[in-house]
Amino acid sequence: MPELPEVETVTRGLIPVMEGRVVDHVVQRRANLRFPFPEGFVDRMAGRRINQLTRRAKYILGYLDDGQVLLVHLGMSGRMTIHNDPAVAAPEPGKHDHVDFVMADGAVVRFNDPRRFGVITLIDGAEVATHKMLAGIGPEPLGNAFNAEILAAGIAKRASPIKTVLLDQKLVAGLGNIYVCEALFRSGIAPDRLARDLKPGEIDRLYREIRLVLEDAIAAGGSSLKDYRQSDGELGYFQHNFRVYGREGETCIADGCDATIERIVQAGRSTFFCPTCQK
DNA sequence: ACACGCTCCTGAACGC
DNA sequence: TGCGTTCAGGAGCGTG
Repeated sequence: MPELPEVETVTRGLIPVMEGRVVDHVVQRRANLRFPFPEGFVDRMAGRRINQLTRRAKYILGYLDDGQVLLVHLGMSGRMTIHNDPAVAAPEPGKHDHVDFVMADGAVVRFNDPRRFGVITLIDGAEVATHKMLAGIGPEPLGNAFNAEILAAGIAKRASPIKTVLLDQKLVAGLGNIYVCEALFRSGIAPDRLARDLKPGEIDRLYREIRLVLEDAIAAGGSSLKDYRQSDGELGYFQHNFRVYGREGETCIADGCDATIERIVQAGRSTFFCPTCQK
């Protein structure tokens, strides 16, 4: 489940292969993912140089040399693999290998997405701030525009559980179900507390733990990146050790806490938490 | 402006 | 062994 740290890791892994390099051609194997591919996608990509590859929220943005911007969202199950060993041809495409970016130097970047919640599209460079998928997205949680005051203002009138509110990309960009659960555990805040009821000290703690959990995950992802200039590999999925996520029924890892991690459903999503550590 | 539920999709896990 | 059911979830969208 790619959230901000996974998308950041994928982007960093793609940079050596794609940034500053030319796309010879694109192989598109179906008409749509979550949405149809843009009109003329294959033709519009052919021969384009990717000047810059960056991440915004959970999107990967490739700024092309003709002013277009390639926008990629991995959705739930989207993956990128790199095949750039000159001695080894890329494997035969599988059922869910929907797009290949074949670079001018022969490297192949393959997009695979079984559930097809992903998005690949092209937008105009001038639209980056206003395109419907990017407009309204909140500040980057690791950037200077995000701080405890912004978080406090964003949740001050929200009458929903803090767990649900933190999933709102308009409040802060890039958090998903996993890191919201982790950030709340690290902050000692119960997930069903109404957002507007959090006290300033709790908001400050939450702000800091959001940053820390994401930074930890990015560090783990970065250390998992191999040297893909020489070997094939899949990007962005690395060994995590979550403190509460997916640990229903297991003992809380906090020192001196022997409570059992619980799972509840909020807004249709699983929430994992420690009933003792989170108040 | 905000809250909430529905929807897309398929593989994995589970129950009988 | 096999079949059916349930679950996972990002985010746009419609509705209240």
